[in-house]
Amino acid sequence: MLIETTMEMENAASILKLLGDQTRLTMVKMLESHDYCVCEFVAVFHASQPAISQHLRKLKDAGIVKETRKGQWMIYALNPNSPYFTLVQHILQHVPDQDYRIKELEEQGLRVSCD
Amino acid sequence: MLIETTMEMENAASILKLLGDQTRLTMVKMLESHDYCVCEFVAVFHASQPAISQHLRKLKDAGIVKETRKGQWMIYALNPNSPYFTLVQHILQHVPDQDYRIKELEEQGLRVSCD
DNA sequence: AGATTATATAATAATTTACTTATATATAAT
DNA sequence: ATTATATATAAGTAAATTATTATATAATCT
Repeated sequence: MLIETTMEMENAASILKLLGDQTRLTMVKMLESHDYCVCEFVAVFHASQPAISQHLRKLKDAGIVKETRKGQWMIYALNPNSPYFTLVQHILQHVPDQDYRIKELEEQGLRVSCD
Repeated sequence: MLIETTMEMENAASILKLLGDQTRLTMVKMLESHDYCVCEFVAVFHASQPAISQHLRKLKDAGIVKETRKGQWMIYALNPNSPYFTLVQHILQHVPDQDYRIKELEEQGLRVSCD
């Protein structure tokens, strides 16, 4: 309900709000290392598939991630062409590494062969 | 309702969520230049005093800002001792300068003499 | 073609958020 | 002391958010 702020400020705030969610922030941090399909996120977060899909949709709508179909799978990746890419990168510097999650998946044999 | 994230991740996400609000993000950007009292924020944002107070409370609870009483006024400042200070600084680099707001206040004679 | 797998979307419910209005507290001024 | 000013807090409400369940779509496999 706020009027007295610039357009750019609005955009910056909306990016921060998007990343101000544990699930989405973790996803984006994971995508810093490499790409993932939806079902891998579902396995990592023990979350429902629609919940994951909806988070990815928001990230995609904001242009932070991009999607590519690969057979049955949708592969998500960071979008380096986003005007907020460097902001995202700076933020991720302060976020704990999530590579252990993938190792867990692989050890449990839950890593799908979508790549 | 998410389990599978680290504690640090939770903290990082909550800081981003806090800054993911136009009013609070603008406040914090303003505080990068210098300190302000509550009534100046009220004048800048054309918002109600309780609304401003509540935003400042959240920033204070998160340790991002600190307050000092100066007579009748409460002066708010960035807290350089916050463990998230450098994160906040990095984020603010991507946020448009807000110094024009103060100039507006001064020109309109609305700048209170709380400092 | 029919069944299976991966994903998206729609509708809905629960929770959270950010206001509002009303009131309390604390300092300053008369 | 009383009044005024600055700020905080409490209670209530409307809007936004995030999950769930059910269903649709799209590619693959038999």
